Amino acid sequence: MVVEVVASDPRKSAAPRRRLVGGVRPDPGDLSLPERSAIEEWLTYLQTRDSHTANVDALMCWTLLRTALRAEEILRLRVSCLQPVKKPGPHDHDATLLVQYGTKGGRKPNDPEARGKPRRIILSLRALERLQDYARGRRKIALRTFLRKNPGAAEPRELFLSPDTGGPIAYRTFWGKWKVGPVPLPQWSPHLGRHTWACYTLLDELYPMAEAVSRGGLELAGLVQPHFDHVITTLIRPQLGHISAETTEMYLKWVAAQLQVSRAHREYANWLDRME
DNA sequence: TTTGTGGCTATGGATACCCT
DNA sequence: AGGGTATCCATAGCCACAAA
Repeated sequence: MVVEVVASDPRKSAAPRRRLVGGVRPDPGDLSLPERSAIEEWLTYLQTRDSHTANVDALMCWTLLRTALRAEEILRLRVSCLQPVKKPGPHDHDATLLVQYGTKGGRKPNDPEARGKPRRIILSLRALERLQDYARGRRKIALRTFLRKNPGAAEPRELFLSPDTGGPIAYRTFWGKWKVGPVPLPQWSPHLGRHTWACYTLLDELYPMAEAVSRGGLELAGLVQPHFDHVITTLIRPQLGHISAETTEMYLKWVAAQLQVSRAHREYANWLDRME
């Protein structure tokens, strides 16, 4: 039987209501995140798009997914932030960067620099090099455009500059760029990008342990939970700046569901293997 | 010249989130 | 708990540029 559920989203009462056929509206407390393949497809589209801004657009979106910075923090990121604070991160191929512009907390109202609570984030050296390449290459070209259009003005310090104006990019504009092409989810937003980083990072950290537990036929939750908490406090929370208990709960639900799915899948495969 | 398109700004309201 | 800030969504309109 096909049940037609017309779910109204309270956030947009006047907008056309979404129709979910044969499904149930997901619990708002549940995260729905895109498959890795959907993200790849979208990023590839952004990179290969025929537009003179495609390069920077794609790099900004990629950087957000790679660093879990907030949209505002991406836009305010400065060239001067690309100097690693100290070499060794958790792995020695990681760099530590200090972000402090556009960050939440400790802001002075109407501060044009939007300087907030500073924090250190971890980034692979490979990713850092990619940003430095941009700073040395296309950004220089954008900077020339800026100086031509604004003679005598102070140079923008932001890392990402618009190839058109040569100046920093507005939040609204970035939002528009994010929603371009085959978005991985209809509700795809920069903030969901942050959640995506957090959950996939958790999943990658927990998967090996979940496998071992599963092989030993032990109870999953009891053993994985402490490791989950550990990864949250040492890796996820510092990188994101702050996450509430509610959000942590949301991540736990998503990760647990993913681990269950992969285990079920594995068991199904084993079962078929034994059938011959 | 008109028309279309992409990039961008300004505005505003609702909501989520963070800090004290 | 309340105030401030950021996010999300929508709309109107400007500008530069290029195709018709």
